[in-house]
Order: sequence, then structure tokens, then C-alpha cells
Amino acid sequence: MTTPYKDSILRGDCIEVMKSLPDACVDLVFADPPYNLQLGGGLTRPDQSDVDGVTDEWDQFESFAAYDAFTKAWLAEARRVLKPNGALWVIGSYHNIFRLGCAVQDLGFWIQNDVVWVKTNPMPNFRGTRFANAHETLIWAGRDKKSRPTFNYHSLKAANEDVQMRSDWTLPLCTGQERLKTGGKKTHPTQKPEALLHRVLSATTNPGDVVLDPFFGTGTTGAVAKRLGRHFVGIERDETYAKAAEARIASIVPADPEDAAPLPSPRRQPRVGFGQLIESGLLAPGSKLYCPKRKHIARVKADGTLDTSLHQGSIHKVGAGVQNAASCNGWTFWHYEEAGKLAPIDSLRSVIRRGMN
Amino acid sequence: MTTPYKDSILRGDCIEVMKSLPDACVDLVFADPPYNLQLGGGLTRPDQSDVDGVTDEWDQFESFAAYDAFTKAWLAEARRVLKPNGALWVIGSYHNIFRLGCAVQDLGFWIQNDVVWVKTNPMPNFRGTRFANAHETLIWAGRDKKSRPTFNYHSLKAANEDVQMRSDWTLPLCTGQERLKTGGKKTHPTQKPEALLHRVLSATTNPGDVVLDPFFGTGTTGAVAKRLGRHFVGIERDETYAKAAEARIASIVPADPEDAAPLPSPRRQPRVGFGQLIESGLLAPGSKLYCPKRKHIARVKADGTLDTSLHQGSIHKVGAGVQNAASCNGWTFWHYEEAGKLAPIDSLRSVIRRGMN
DNA sequence: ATGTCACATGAATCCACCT
DNA sequence: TAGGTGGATTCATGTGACA
Repeated sequence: MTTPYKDSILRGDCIEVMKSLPDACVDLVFADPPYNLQLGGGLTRPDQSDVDGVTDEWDQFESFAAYDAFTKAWLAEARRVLKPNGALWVIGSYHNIFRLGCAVQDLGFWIQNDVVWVKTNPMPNFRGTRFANAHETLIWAGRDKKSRPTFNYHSLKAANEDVQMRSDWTLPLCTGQERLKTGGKKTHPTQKPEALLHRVLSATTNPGDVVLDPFFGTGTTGAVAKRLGRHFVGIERDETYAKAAEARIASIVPADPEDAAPLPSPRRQPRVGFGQLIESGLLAPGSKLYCPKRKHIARVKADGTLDTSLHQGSIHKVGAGVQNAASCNGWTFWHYEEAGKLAPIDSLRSVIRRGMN
Repeated sequence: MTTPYKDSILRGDCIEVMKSLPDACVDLVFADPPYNLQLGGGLTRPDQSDVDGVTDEWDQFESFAAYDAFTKAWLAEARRVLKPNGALWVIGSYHNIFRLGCAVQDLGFWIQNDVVWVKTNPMPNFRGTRFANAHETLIWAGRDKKSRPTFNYHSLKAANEDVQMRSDWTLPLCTGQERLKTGGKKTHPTQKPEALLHRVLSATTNPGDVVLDPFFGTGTTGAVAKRLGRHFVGIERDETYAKAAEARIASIVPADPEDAAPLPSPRRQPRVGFGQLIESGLLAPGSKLYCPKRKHIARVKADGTLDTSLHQGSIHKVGAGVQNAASCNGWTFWHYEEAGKLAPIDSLRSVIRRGMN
């Protein structure tokens, strides 16, 4: 399916603009919604300076109700334009993240993780009345419970000292050269660091995917998407921000497609059956396989099954059987002998796979 | 005002029991309510052993609506029994924290901070499908917008190497000797570490204050309160938990009020992965890395892995691969070129680390 | 006593594909 | 769509056996 408006910034209110997009046309939505909605949106009442407690609480309730209505409206549209296996990221602070998270769940999204962006250089709390607000929260959710969102597990692990990536990410704020300036002042009050979007997009999209950002601002999502070989659709109602984003993205040089591809996952490699090892002559019928400690021995049969005195069947079933386990990965459990040493039969599968290229 | 039931554990449903308490009688509420986990079938580790998930009856709810109704009911009572300047702490994970936070706001509490408990030793993700769930979230809120909750800013700062205490707390899980056992098995599936409560109570209560915990469990709140010279009121409906808590608290020796009990360790040095060099723009996708003698060349990929014609993966795996070695420290093996000279990528990691201080 | 290694375990919404 | 099967998948820490 082709996505309209690919790699461009649409002007207008994101709810209205999303309504003009077809169903199921984007792979990912990344959203950094405002939480300090001012009068312009017509969503909150004015902040009365001298009110009694009752009115104060009522006012607070009204504001929350209006914010919730706004949140549900844009999230519903975002969900509609997501593909079945699409996913959503939203980011917020304690002012709005609980309302966002609640709406995400109520609309049928299925949360995969919440992630905390721990800031290396947060703004201190000057008045000494609270803890320094040193983090923001992101929510990663599939379109629904059945969705299987993209997750480049092996890339993340390899990039993280071969240890799986955790839900806490320590990253600096957007400062210095990266921070867009207009006349010496910051162009946008809450510009997100590209490193944050880099991690989001390289973790949960593939090259060529389309990422929608309904609160595009100065276009960090678009800039990183372009650099990583992903497509973006931005929505922004403030022309100043949109113009700044366009200029910024125009200057981005995309990575070579070869460099943008995530590490291939074993789950997506071509399937090689155990029988192919015998067919190809890598293992002879009648040869013996051993568990790592040589405690269990099985005989290879010509039809691609294993045989012990007690168990017959696939390498997995027999491996589970001899261990009295519920399941077993026969490729790593069973070993063949060569020059007196044992090696997993998985290494023979690799030989077959190499021959398939 | 005297508080009834001080330093004791009340048996029963927390909503009913709280209704029997007078208005405005406690200084702090700490609550660790059921998380409504909604786990699927069984989960096994890669070594085939079973994961002991939380499948207790008390964590089961019909729907989000049922959970929300329960949440609002106990929070409303908690708010009623709080003094005007009293405060609330709740803890949860992404399964329930957004619903908790919403209810907290809707009922008129005023959030001071959200705090993330970053776990040093979380359970990994065993199937490689998500980020390791390595944190939980706490919300600290005043009874209402006008409340001025206790906050021991200066003692926190002094105990934190004279740096302002932040909203991210790095602490280990409750394991080892601290974990209560019954017949060799854990007494409670979700016992919280005392270090966490220590930080909560020393930060936001004064000696002599009364702390109510409506989900007392095995009484971590009571144990820490007693040690720190605070009073507690616990509510627990499971007699086994309540009994265990009573025995535990009886053995606690209160600290001498003069003693500044040591606060748990400061935050650990976060891991810096090779991926962060690319995320931060220190290395561009497609740039080349060399071994010291330029015999081997690898290309940097956007996902934080390396690629030669033969090997793909982490800097360490690829370094080992090209040398045909069992292992390799990629940080010192791989070099980048600058002004015609080679420098180890470890020097770029130092740049990242400097930015994190 | 000291070091090594095997083993256990923690609030977990934890698979993909084919028939 | 429900069920069956192939086969992919873990980090930090504490305890205890054993050399």
C-alpha cells in the first residue's frame, strides 16, 4: 500500500488532518503531545487566580476532562491509520502521562513497555520543594493485543554490549548545536533529542516503514526517520515550526540503505529442516548424536528423525523426551562428533544456510 | 490528634477498614495496590525452568472498569483520612500505574513528582520480545493543590553527596536474607525492598508521623517506619501475610533518633553501549572502523552493529570473528580515523561518559 | 580460609507458523 | 480458529557445594 503525503509535513490540526488519511497506512505513530494546552485550543478554562476550593477542584476536573477528550480523539485517529501490526509511542511527564496511558489502554492499544528516559542533565528544582524532575516516560504499545510490532531485539542487544536493552534509557537533553534557534532563542520549547528518536525508530521500525508524527514540532522524528531510511508523515499546525522542520530535514543526508538495515533475526532466517542435513550428506544415516555431556545418545535415521531406545521422533521431541522436559531446541541440544570433539548440529545448519546465499 | 490503632495491623478489606478511621488522622499514605497483571499462560526460561509469576487471586480483576472502581474507592478513603498537608505515595508498573495516576488526579490529589525505581537486577525478558522491564513507577502527591507536604530537602541532599535528589532511584530488588520465606518459599510474591521505603519515609515524613499502608502485605512499610521512629497503621486482609508482618516488625530495633541512618547507595554508572556513539552522532552510519594495523575494516551500521563481508554483530563479536578468536574487547580493538590517524573508539565512549556526569 | 562453579530466582501483560 | 509443532530465548545476584 502506498501512503499519501509520504515524507512531507501536513499543516493543520492533527485530528482533522488524520481524518483525511486512509485506514491502516502507517507502521508507527510517534507522538509528543502538548500538556499545557492554552486557551487557543479552546480546551481549557482560564486559570482563575482567586477561587475557592470547590471551584478550584471543579476547574481542575474540567481541564482534565477536556484534555482527556482531546487525547482520546487524536489517539483514536492514530489507531485507525495504523496497520494491524503497527505500534504507537507517546511521551510525556507526570502532568499528562497518566492520562495518556489510560486513554491508550481504554482505546484497545496493548502496552508493550513503558520506558523511562533518564536525563543526564536535567533542570534542577530550584525551590527545593521536590525531587529534581530528571526523567520523562514513554509508552510503547501495539495497535491491539494481537499485534506483533516490529522489535529489532538483536540489533539492540548487539549495540548494548551484548546485553538485552532495558526499559530505562539514559540520554542527555537536546542542547548545543542540535538545538534549533531562531534569533538566538530556542525555536521550540520541548525539542526532543535525536538520540531518543534514533533509539525508538531503530528499535521498532524497519527501513522503508512509514512513521506518523501528529505533533511534529521542529521535526526531530522526520530528521531521524530520513537519516535511518524510514519515511515520515508530519502534522503541524504552527507554520513557524513546520518551516523550521522542513529546512532541518532538507539538510539531512540519509544513511546508505545497507547501513540502515537491522541485524537479521534468527527467527526470520529461511527454515532448514533436520532432514536436509542427511539429504545433503552432512550427516550419514546411522551416525550418532550426543547431548553436551554425552549422557544421552541418539541414532540418526535416514528419514530425518532420531532414535534412542526410549524415544523416536524429531530432534526436538527426542531431546525433550530424554531430558523429561516440556520442550527442547534440538539444534543446540544435540551434538555430532568430529575429531573427538562435540559441536552442535546447529553449526551444520549454518553450513546449509550459507550454501543458500 | 491521636490516631487510633497506631502501630498495629488491622485485618480486613482496606476500603471497609479505612471507613472506620476518622478524618484527617494520618500524615502519609503509602500504597502498593494489586497491579492487575493479566498474565497469559506459563512462561519458561531459556533453561526450561518455570517462571514463578504473580497469579494470586487478589491480583485478578474483571476489567479495567472494575479495577478503576476499586482504585477510586480506596483512594477516596485514603484521601479522607489524610491531614490537610498529608501526602500519598503509590507504586505500580505499566499495567496499572496510568490508571492509578489518573484516579489520583481526578480525586483532587496534586502530584509532586513521579519517581522511577530503576532496578539493578530486574528479571530479564526471556523471549526477546520486549525491553527488559527494569523499573517501576511511584507517584508522590499532596492531598490537594494547596497541601504543603513534608519534604526533607536538605537531609536528602546531604545524604546524596550534596547533590539534589533526583526522580530516578537506582535500587536492587528485595532478595537474599531480607526476603521473607515460609517453608523455603517466598512468603509474599511482591515484597518491596526496605531501601525503597527508607527513602520514601525519610524524604517525606518526620519522626513521630503516622504512615498508613492499606496494602500492608508482609509489612515493609511498618518495619521501616518503626526503625525510623515513625508510626504505622497497616491494613491487610490475608492473615498469613499479617502474621508474618507482625513477627517481622516485632524484631525491628528502632534507630537511635540521633543516628542519621545511611541512605542507600547513589545511582550506578550506566552501561554505555556502542549504539550510543551512533545515536549521539559521534559516529555516522557507514563510517569505517579499523583494527590497529588496518588489516581489518568494518562498517558502522545505524543500529549500532558492525558489518564486514563475513561478520555481523556487536563490536566485540565482530572483533573476535575477524581475528578468529574466542573473544575480543571491541572498544580497544576497533579504531576510527581522524586527520589520518587512528584512535580507539573507547575514547569516544569517554566523551559519552563525560556528558553523563 | 579462599576461590570456583553450579544452581536458583525476581510484579512478566514474553513465539511463529502451518494445518 | 483452535491446536500442534518447530525451535528461539536470560541478567544480576545470592547461596551453597566442593576443591
